[in-house]
Amino acid sequence: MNSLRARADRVEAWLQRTDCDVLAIQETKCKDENFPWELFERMGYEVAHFGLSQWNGVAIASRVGIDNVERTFLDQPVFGKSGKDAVQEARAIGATCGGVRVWSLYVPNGRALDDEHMPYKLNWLDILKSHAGTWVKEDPQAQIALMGDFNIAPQDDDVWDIDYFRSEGLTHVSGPERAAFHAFEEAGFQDVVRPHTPGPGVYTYWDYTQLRFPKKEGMRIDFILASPALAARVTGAMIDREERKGKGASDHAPVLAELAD
DNA sequence: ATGGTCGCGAGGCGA
Repeated sequence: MNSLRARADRVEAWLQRTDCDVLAIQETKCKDENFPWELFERMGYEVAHFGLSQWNGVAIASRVGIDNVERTFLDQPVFGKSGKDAVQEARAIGATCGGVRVWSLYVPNGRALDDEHMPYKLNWLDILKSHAGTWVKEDPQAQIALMGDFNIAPQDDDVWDIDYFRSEGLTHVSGPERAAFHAFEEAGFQDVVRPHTPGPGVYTYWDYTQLRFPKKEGMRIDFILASPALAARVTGAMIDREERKGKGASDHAPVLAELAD
C-alpha cells in the first residue's frame, strides 16, 4: 500500500466497488494506535493488524469471519545489521476467514544482490515455505492462501526489460530469489492468478519514479499462492490496474481471486 | 526541461 492512512478514502471506495470478502494488506506503515479501524467497521469488515513502527505493517480484513490470528509465522527470521540487535519485523499476519487460512505477507526487499538484506530475504522465504509445505502435507484438504508482496519476479516477462535488470545487477530476478519462489510451487502451492491474467506486459507494481506507470514499465511481484484444495475453487482472477491510476495511487495494484462456493 | 516519486515524521530512510 505504501501507507494505509494516506489512501483510506481510496481503499474505502475500492471495497465498496469490488465487494470482496477478504482483503490482505501489506505496508500499512503504521502502528495499531494509528490504524483506521473505523473504516473497516463502517464497511462491515472485521480486521486484524500487525504494525510495530512506521515501517512495514500487514493486515487482513474479512467479512466472513476472522479467527486464530497469528502475528509472525513460527520461527520467522529477525533482522539485525552486524553488531546491532536483531528485530522482528511486521511482515506476516495469518487468520482463518470463511474456512480459508489467509496469510498477508510482505516479503523483505533484498535491496541489492550483495546486501545483508538478501540472505535475510531468502532465509525468510525458506522458513515460511518449510512451514507451508508441512501444513499441506499434514492436511491435504487445507485451504491456504499465501498472498502479498513477494518482491520477486519469477519469470523474465514479469519485468519490462530483463536485459536492463541483468545489466544493472538488480534484485527480484536473481537465481536464488527465483528458486526461493519456485520452492513454494514444489511445496504444493500454485499461482492462481496467472492463468487468468496471461502476459507478457502484465504487472502488479510500477515504481513511482521514472514515469514507470505511463511507460508501462512494471513488475509482477504480488501473488496469491494457493494450496491444492483452495486452487481447485478458483474460478477467476484479475489485477486491478485501474487502481494504479490517478492522484494518490499506491505503487501496487490490487490482485483478486474469485472462489466457487 | 539533461530531471522526473512517495510517505513517515521531522532528517533521512525505505521502496
